[in-house]
Amino acid sequence: MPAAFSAEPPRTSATAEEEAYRHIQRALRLGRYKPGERLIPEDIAAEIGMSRMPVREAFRRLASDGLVVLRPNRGCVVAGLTVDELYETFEMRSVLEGLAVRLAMPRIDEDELDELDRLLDRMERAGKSGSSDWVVRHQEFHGRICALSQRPKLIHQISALHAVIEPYMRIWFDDVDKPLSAREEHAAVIAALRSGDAGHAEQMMQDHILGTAPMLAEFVTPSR
Amino acid sequence: MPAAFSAEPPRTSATAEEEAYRHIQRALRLGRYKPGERLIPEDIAAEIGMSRMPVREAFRRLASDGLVVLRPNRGCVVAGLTVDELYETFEMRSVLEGLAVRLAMPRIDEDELDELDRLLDRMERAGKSGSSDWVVRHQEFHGRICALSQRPKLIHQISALHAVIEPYMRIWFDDVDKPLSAREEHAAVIAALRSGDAGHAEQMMQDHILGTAPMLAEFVTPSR
DNA sequence: GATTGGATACGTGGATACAAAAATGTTTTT
DNA sequence: AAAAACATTTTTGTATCCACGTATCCAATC
Repeated sequence: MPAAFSAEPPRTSATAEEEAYRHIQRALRLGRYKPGERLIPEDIAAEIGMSRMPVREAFRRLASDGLVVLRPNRGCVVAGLTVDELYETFEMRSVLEGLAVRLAMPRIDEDELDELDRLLDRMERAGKSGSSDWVVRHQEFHGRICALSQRPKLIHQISALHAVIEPYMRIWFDDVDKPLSAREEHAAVIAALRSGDAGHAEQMMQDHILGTAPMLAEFVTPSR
Repeated sequence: MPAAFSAEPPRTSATAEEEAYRHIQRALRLGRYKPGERLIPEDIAAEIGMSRMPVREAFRRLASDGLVVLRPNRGCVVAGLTVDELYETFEMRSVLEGLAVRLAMPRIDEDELDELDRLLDRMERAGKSGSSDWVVRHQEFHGRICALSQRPKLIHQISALHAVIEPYMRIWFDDVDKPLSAREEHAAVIAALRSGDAGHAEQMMQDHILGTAPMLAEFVTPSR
């Protein structure tokens, strides 16, 4: 999970399984493994310096998150998204983040709006230095709003959806010349928040998210 | 997952882990274990006739589903819901099932509406014979509508949320003298579907689900 | 030459064994 | 007598080992 979505329960001690989970998830988010590629437990275990067992258990959780597919006796492969699945993920994001915005509204004051403006600036500046920074800042922006909803499970779900689409966000951002429209889109969301109308803000967030999907859809490999 | 939500990929071969997962999930849904109760891997393993290992892996998935809590070196305990978490779960259900209804709308015809009427009748009849049947029929009703959305991941998520609240639905249904209002509630949803207005149907579904939460909230043990 | 059958090698799943950590009960000390 | 420290027991986490299922490769046959 990204720092932006800090919904995870505070882990007291780091077990090997936890380390494997974080390691693999991070690699997947960065697009180090391509969709369809097989993940060999032994290799990853050797990489982190542990046995296969904790890695296998990490696979289960990653499969629950939808990041890998686990077929009996056939190992673990990176879960690519079809175009349909990408749209579906954005549909779910739209209603869940819409809900988050609506619930966050009572807690949004002038200070918070200023902070969001600052995050928007950081996002734009990061956009000039590459996809990695921009994607992180972008999640930070969405994460900040979601956090205000004060709904741990909701935040967790949204975070999981972001993890699934992150690789595609990176590809998209690297390929297209840096989207300046992104600033306007997010500025519009802030404006809606400033209006104080929860229903309107929810609608704006939904529109923003659903509007992003078609841009990414082009970069989904039509394989599978 | 209940038969009503058949979003799971058809399992070809049944691994031990899969069997353990289904076994424990079923037990949790039926309320066989109380919230806070510890799940002993060895006991469950012996019960199904396998070693601790597959059970441990099943625990990981159940934790991802939010059905149990897994703390390092402290084992696996059944995840009870606080009142806040119960409301949060219903909030998420409301927007996700609302989305499902909206997306299902184009595929709802007269035959489908008749089928839903039939399911409503079965639900009411089942209500006279105990909570077990009613809860199953109730999920069947919601599952039927969700299935029409033809969104596998969405269906899966909704199904997971149902699994979390199922124990509370049973307690509520057993305690309160059988809620006749439930029929009217669901009939209203069907009526909204009949109207053909996707937005209206979505709103009705949201209202229906959010309206249910306060009734269950009374039966959440204030512990934790 | 293509397709099917079988043998072999590989990888996954599960069980047992071992190590580390936490919980419990007992003893000792203040 | 109460509290703290220690030892014991229980339980969890990890590693190694074995068996079975799957894939691959080669040969035989059509």
